Amino acid sequence: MEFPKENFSGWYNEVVEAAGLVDKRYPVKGMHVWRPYGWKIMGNIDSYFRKIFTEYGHDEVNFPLLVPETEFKKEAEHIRGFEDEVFWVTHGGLDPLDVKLILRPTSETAMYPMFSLWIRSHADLPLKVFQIVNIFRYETKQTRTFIRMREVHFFEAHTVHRTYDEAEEQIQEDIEIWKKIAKKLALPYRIVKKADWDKFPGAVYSLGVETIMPSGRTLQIATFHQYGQNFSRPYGIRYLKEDGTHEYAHQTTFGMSERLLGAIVGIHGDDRGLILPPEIAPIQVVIVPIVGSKKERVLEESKVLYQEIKDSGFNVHLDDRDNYTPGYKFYDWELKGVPLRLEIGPRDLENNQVVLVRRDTGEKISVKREEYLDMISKLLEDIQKNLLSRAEAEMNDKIKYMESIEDAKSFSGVASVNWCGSEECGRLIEEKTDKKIIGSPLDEHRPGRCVICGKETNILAFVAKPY
RNA sequence: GGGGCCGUGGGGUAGCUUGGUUAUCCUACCGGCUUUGGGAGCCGGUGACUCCGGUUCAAAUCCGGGCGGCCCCA
Repeated sequence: MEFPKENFSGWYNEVVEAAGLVDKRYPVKGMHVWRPYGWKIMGNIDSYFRKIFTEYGHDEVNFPLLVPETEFKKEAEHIRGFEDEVFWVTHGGLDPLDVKLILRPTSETAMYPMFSLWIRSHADLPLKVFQIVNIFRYETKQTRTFIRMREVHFFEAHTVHRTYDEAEEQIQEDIEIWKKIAKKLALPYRIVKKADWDKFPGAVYSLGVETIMPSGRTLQIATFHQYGQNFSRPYGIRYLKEDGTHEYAHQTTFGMSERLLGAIVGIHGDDRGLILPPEIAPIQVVIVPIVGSKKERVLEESKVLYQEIKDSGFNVHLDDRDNYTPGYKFYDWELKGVPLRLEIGPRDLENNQVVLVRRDTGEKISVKREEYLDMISKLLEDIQKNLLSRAEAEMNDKIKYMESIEDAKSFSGVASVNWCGSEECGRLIEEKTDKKIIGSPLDEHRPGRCVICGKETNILAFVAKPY
């Protein structure tokens, strides 16, 4: 690594390529190539999504990438929110299309015409589906790997309910699901309610899951939206109630993206490269044989270890490349963020032991052969917990309650200030701090006076520079 | 939204002002021998001027545009 992590931009740009996650040289702005290692990590995250959402009663679906202009333009606010950032398909071959098509920037307008066909009666509800697809947005600002892309690897769950309250319950369930995901990815976060002018286009309200990158800028890594009947009306998603009358359904969505990987990279990595949470690491344990004078014996033993670790259910890799020295391999796997390294050499053979090295702390542990499998299991759990707890501590340090607009402006992290909740004061907060209100924390309140108008309030606003 | 810097082997640089067979280093890659407990050594080799247009006898170099990357400000 050429850049230290203090130079976060340089470090981040370097590590995503050096660790083998992506190749940014693809010649279209905001689009990169996922390389095998990066795609495996993303795949592990996706696999967990499939597992947990299925457990919560969602079914996986897959909708087309293209949406006709006529469907796209049914919900007024939604159009206004997205029309300046969609890619258009205007031609088939050389012929102009009668009905132009968009590349989905999100899938409401692709799904909801179909939902209106699928849903007839209350017995069809709730409908809970999700898909993992790529979406496209014509970003004009500078793009950044995983964080702001024109093609985005995207997860979206869509639900349809009979009543607003049932939709509200769904959002509570979404939060419950998110908490498990956050633990799996070892990501610290705060859930905020987005300001009214900042909600998803077409939503009644939006909740954002925010984390903080080492630069002090916030990153929105998941969203929950309450749509109420805002989409069901224009798309005609109605159901027949028990009493024989029709009613428009209430809907929600839960969205996440490759930004999660960006957060993992940024939050856990260090000067040596990535550090992956064991729960999603494609390789949890890498065996580096140090062959020395006993090449045959060491390699033979390495293979035995490999099989034992694999049989214990861990993702293990044996690095038996003989054109690289052990030192080279150490650096290489550290760069790739493998949580645990197992070294075995002549000395270990003699002492009937192996050496385990933690990626998160660098600690080296010699352990007897009889105990090493248990130790691997324990260390991986420790690393998972340690990554989360130290990231949480860092995040807490970056959020500070402030009583004045000036303090909020000069603070490099997230300033938490009292806000009366009015749009007028909110806009002024943003103007005077040169930052954004990323939202009001759901579970945090504090009595005080609005930093603009002085009105008493217990509402807080998180003020920060978002990505 | 505004401003700036930049694009040369896989990676990093020099060459550009003043047009004339490009070059260099670490690194990467290929072959060979020796190596292996924190980025191995030696020898030999492969490999590039972002694209389009213009000016010119001649363009990496000058001019225009596109595409792409990065930084700063709002």
